[in-house]
Amino acid sequence: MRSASRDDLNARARIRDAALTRFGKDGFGVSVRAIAEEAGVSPGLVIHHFGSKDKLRAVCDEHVRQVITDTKTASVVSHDPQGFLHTMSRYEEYAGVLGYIIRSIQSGGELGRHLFEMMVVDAEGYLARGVEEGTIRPSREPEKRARWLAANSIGSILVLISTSRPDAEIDFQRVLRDWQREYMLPALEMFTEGLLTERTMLDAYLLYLGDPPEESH
Amino acid sequence: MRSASRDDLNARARIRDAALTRFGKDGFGVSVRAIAEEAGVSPGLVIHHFGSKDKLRAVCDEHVRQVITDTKTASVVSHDPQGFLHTMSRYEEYAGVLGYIIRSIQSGGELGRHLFEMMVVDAEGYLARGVEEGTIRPSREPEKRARWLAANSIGSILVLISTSRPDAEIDFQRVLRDWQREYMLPALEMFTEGLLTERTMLDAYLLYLGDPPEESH
DNA sequence: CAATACATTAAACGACCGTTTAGTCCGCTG
DNA sequence: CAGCGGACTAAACGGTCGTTTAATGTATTG
Repeated sequence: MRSASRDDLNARARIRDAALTRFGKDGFGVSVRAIAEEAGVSPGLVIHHFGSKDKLRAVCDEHVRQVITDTKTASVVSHDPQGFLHTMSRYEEYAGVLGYIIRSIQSGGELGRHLFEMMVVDAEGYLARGVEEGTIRPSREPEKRARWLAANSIGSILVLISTSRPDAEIDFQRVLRDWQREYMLPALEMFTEGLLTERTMLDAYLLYLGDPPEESH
Repeated sequence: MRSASRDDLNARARIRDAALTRFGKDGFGVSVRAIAEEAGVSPGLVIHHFGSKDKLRAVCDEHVRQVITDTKTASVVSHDPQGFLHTMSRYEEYAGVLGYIIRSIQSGGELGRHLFEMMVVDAEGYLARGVEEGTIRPSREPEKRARWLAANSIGSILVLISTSRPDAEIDFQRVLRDWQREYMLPALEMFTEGLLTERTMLDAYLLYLGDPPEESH
């Protein structure tokens, strides 16, 4: 029976981890053969253990979900406005998971959508707390603001990856460090000082929405 | 000699346009056979006219470059802070080009980098003009701010596409309309009113950079 | 020890890919 | 009209892909 669970897990888990890192580094188009090679096994064994490439990806998705809920890194917009994945990026051990997450969002899978929604509700909670405490300005549409901030954070990272040197080995930790070095200042500037000196555009848009600005004149 | 230029262009151009739309809709992994079918020709003819799939893509890249410089839609962050491609999205005829551009940025090709850099310098110019006119607040790092704004604009669109319903026929005009409907208000709010009520974070970061805030106390 | 179960592999299968080949058709030239 | 060149196609080639098959080794079980 399921005695030598060490061997069992070692085989399956090694393939799963190999899939995780290669999916993360090369995208989901990577071949089963490449994953097998990374794990040091034959391509056939990959299918034997997981049934198909799609099911292997599903197992990876579930594994990442689990890691995230376990480590509570769901608190992902975290307690500074510097981005979203930086919390996780501090821990070397999650480097592989990090790449997989970004690929998932980039490729528009089920997991990607799920993670994005998690980040949105997380950001929403964090922003609401800040508004209560008086450190963050209230918004007319708090949920949309949270969604916009999350989309901007992740999106700017995606662009940074896409526009960085060819493809050759993307180091996600380095990407996040670059993001911080490049964008931290303008982001903080924008968040504390704003961009526009006049409120004519906002007021005009609010009027357009049928929500006239400050009727109290 | 090169007499019947109408036939020549019709054949080649039909394949090029078919490639443009299919590359845009399905990504650059789409098969030569699918492109040939869309153009109503045989797969062999595609290679006959363009030499290889990669060269076909290069021709598409060049074509898009040309369209952009022709229509001056390089002015792409345009004269409101609502995004970047909205200018172009108004013209039905550029729908195909629009999808191709977004795919290019998403996939990190040469053209994508080039377009992003164009948007950055464009945004920089627009922001500088605004600062001169007094409508836009000055920045300590104008180039980085422009880059950050451009990355956020494009990036949030990429995320919107990735997290929208499965894949089934992405309508980029619709995506841009959705972007505006969803994010216009929080973006304008942020741009005119900021996010934070205190400047402690910014000041702390400036201090960290060795650029102490407001020495004039 | 014989039997069973399963991890594991090498090899092959069939599908699809980009591309090549060999040929047909057709309009132009001389 | 003969001949030539290029647009165009059907078919095939070689490669890679995900997956299947058949076989081997090995450890556990009765």
